[in-house]
Amino acid sequence: MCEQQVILQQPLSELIAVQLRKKIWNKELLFGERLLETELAEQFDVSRSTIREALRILEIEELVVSKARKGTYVATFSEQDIAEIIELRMIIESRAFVHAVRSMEAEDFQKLERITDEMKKEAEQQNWNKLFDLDMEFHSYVVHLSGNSRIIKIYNSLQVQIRTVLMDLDQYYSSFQSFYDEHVDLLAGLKTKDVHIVKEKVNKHIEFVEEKFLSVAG
Amino acid sequence: MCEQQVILQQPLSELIAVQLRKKIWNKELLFGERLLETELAEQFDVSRSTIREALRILEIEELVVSKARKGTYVATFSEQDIAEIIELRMIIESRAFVHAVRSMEAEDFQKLERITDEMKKEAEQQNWNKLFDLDMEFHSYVVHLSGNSRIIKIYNSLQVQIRTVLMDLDQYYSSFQSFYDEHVDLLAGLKTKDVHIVKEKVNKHIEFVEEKFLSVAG
DNA sequence: TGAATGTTGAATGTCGACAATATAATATCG
DNA sequence: CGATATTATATTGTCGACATTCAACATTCA
Repeated sequence: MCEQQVILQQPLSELIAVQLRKKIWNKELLFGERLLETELAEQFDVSRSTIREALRILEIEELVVSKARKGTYVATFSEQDIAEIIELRMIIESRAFVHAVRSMEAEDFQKLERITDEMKKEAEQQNWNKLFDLDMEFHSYVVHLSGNSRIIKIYNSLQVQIRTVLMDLDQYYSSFQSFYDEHVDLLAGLKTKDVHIVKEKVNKHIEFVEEKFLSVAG
Repeated sequence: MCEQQVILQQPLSELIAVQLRKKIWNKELLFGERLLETELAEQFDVSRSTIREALRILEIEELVVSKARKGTYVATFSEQDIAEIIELRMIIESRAFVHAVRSMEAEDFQKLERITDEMKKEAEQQNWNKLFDLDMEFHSYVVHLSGNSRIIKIYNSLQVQIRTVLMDLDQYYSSFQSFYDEHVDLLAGLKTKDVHIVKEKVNKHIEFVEEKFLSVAG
C-alpha cells in the first residue's frame, strides 16, 4: 500500500515522452493541438524543465513541432509529409532487405516466421493494435540486421511517425487478412535469397501500405 | 562602444551549439572528451539549462554522446562509425542525384557550376576549409532539390559528422586538385541526364571520399 | 593481502521563479 | 468606423539552487 520511492533508471523526461506519445496515439492529444508547457507540467506533476526535455525528444521524432518563442504543437501530417515518410521508408527498407538477403540465417527466418504466425492469430481476431506492433517488429528486425546504428535510429523515429498516422485509421482499416498476407509474401521473398525478387516485393509492400496512408490524408 | 542589449531571434542554446561545434572542429574539444555541464555553463556564461539544451542539439547530430546520469562526451568515430556514415550518405545521395537528374533546370546547373568554379580557385590556393564548405554546398544543393524535408534534415546532421571527421585530416589531406576534379566529373555526369551514369559517378565519388576517411580511422 | 562495504565528493536530474517575448485586447487617431 | 498604436496578459526562454545518483576512495573483515 505504501507508495515506495521509485528508483528510475531512465530520466523522468523519457518517461514523460513515452506517455505523451501514447496520448497522441490515443487521440487524447490531437494533431495540430498546441502543447502548453505549464499545463503539461501541472498535469504530469513535474517541472517545466522536464516537460521541455520530453518535448525535445518528441521533436526529434517529428511528432511535435516547436517554433522559437511561439510554442510547440502536435505535428500534422499533410500529404506532402506522408509522401516524405514513405520515400524515406522505401529508401531505408529496400536497402535493409537487400542487405538482409545476404546475412540472414536459419534463426532469423525462424524469428520472422514466428512473427507472421502471431500476425495470423491477431488478424483473425481483428486486433489492429497488436497487428501493428507485430508489423513494426517484423520490419524493425530486418532493419536491425543491417547493423547500421544510425539507420536504425532513423528508422525507429520513422516508425513512430508511421504508427502515429496509421493509428488514425484503425477503425477504417479492415483488411486484416491482406495485411497478414503481405508479410507472408515478403518473408517468402526473403527465402528465395534472390535480391531482385526481394527488392520488388519490398517496393510492392510499401506501395500497399502507401495506399492505406493516402486514404487518410486525401 | 556601449554593450547594447542583443535581440536574439534564435534561442541562446542554438548559438551555444554552434560554438561548441566549432570548438570540436578546431580541436579545442577533443574526440571522447568529457563535457561537464557546470564547466561549460561557466565558460559560456549561461545557465546549465541552456548548456543542456545545446548538448541535446549536438546529440541529435551524433556529435556528442550522453549516457543517463553518467555524462556527455564528444563522440569518437570508430571505423564502424565511419562505415555507417558512408553507407547512409551513399543511400541518401544516390537517391538525391537520381532524383535531381529529372528535375534540374538551367539555373540549377549554373549554381553548381558556380560552386565548382570557386572550388577551382580555392583548390589552387590550397584552402582546405573553404574547399570543404563548397563541397558541402554542392552536395547539399543537390539533396535539397529532392524536396524531402526529412531527408534534408538527416543529411544536414550527416554533413556535420562528415565535416567533423574530415577536419581531422586537414593537414594530411593534400590532393586539392583531385578533390576539385571529382566534383567537375560529378557535374558532368548530371549534365548527361543519364540516370545510369549519374548513379555510377555518385558511387565512385563517395568511394573517393571513403578512401580519405579510412586513412584516418585506420 | 584482497574483496566487500561504507563514505565522500562531484556531476547530472529536477525544480520553481524571474525575464524576455509574442499574442490578445484595448485605446487612439485619421 | 477602420486601421494603427499601446497596453495587458500569457507563454516561452533562462536562471540558480536543491535532490539524487554515480564513481572513486577509504575502511573493515576474512
